[in-house]
Amino acid sequence: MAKLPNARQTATATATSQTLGRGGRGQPVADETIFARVYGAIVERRLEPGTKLGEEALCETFGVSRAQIRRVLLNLAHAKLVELRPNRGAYVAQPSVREARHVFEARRAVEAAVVERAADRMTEEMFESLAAIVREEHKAQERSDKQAAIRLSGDFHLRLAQIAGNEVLSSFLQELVSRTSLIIAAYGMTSDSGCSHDDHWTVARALRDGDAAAAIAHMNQHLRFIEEPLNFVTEADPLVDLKTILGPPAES
Amino acid sequence: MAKLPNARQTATATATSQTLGRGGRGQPVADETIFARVYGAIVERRLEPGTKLGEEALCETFGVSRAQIRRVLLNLAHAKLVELRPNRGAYVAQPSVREARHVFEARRAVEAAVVERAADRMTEEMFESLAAIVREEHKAQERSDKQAAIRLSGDFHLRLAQIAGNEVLSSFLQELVSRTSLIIAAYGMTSDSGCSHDDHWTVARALRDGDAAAAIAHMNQHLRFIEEPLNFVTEADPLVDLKTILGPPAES
DNA sequence: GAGAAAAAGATTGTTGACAATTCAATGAAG
DNA sequence: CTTCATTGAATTGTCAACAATCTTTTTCTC
Repeated sequence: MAKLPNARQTATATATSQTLGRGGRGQPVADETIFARVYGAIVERRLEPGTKLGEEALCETFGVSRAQIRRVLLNLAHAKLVELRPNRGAYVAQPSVREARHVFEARRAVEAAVVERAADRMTEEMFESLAAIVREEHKAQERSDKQAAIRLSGDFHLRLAQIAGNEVLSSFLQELVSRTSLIIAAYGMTSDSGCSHDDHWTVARALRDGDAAAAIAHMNQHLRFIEEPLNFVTEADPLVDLKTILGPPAES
Repeated sequence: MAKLPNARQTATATATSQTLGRGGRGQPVADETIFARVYGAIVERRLEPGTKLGEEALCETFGVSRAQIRRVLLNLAHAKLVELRPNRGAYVAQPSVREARHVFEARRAVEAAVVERAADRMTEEMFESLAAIVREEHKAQERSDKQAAIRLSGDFHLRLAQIAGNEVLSSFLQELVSRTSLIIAAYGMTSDSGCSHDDHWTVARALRDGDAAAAIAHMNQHLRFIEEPLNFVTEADPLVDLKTILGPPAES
């Protein structure tokens, strides 16, 4: 576009390129593909909350037009992973403490409903698919592959929702799981990655044994164990412009 | 745009204009305004499921550009009130029976969580605001103002969520309430409008008395009373193209 | 030198024209 | 008369240039 891209542009473009990888130029890239790439990068915490997602940079990264990038950013904003500030661009969302608490509270409610329904429909086959995920998760943790561990941990919860057999609850949970990951990125200590696979085992076993009440209780505790260690005092840098807080520069 | 709009265009444009009203040309119309108008028209069942929402027609109706309409339609699709068929346009969604059942099941779970939390935080003042809505709803029903009754019934549930004080649960419930209205439009008999205000009174009273368990039970029954009379056998005209069901016209 | 106004640069938002796809009507063949 | 290909109109999807807005740098004054 610009014949001589200046320093800033190039910097931003390569920064996101490093995290997102380059998009194939050969065939047209679908919206879903771009969405998935950025979504994954945020959920796996390769993109820090507050990072600016410039349109031009994303265009170059994926080799597509601005219109397409714009649509994807709107979708990501719906998923609450990206914040759109009018005339200022798109940023990886920075959930507030209040928002984080609400997400966890809602998640406990939704997960409880999911577990209850999953208990009814659980078959040997389904349990096996769950167990496979937990085993993979364990392996990923052992080799310190944090990104795989995060992904598989999410997969566990989403598989549970799939077993529960309600697509609406599934979509709610998907939103909550990804937002949880963003919250951990914002408020988590660097050490803990979120879910421990042990908790997942405990829940899965209770479900296999048909003990719905125990499974719900374990899931609840699991979620509290994730929320508890978060550092909600630090309130990730506000980065809000003072104007919106203090109002316009006095006009009477 | 076209110098001589043909019969079809004008027909569609005026059809939606009658339901949506004309947009003010004087000042720029915000996305949210257009969204709210179409959203309201669908939720209040003035737009039938399956109705085509042509871009040109909407542009003329609200006096805005196609890009803006496109954005609003994307938002409505996220709210699951509009279905976007690639290269074919936007239609008021026609929820399947399966989807309808999932919505009701999810709604029972979310409403239970909402009521439980609302019970804890209920104050005299909050109860009064709830009661005011129920009274308004009653009046609307008495004067057979179906659209107002639908709106106020939704307001009751949404106010409950607001009292519960969790914005995430609120947004989930908002989606579920609007989708419920669409489901009733698709499968409801013409007679019943959905919520009876009596059920709302029962729930509100239990909450005022601090009896969370009773409130949840009443809410559950309320929702079942809405779901039960729906005619899930009729499966609102499929309108799916046979190609997607039968596969491409044989290719070996 | 500090602070404020002004200009330049860069980024987002919008518009209108063009391309691609779908849908309906017409006509030909079985 | 039905079925299938063809053609044309209408609608959606895409793109690139233009306008508006914000950010940064420069310049001017005190």
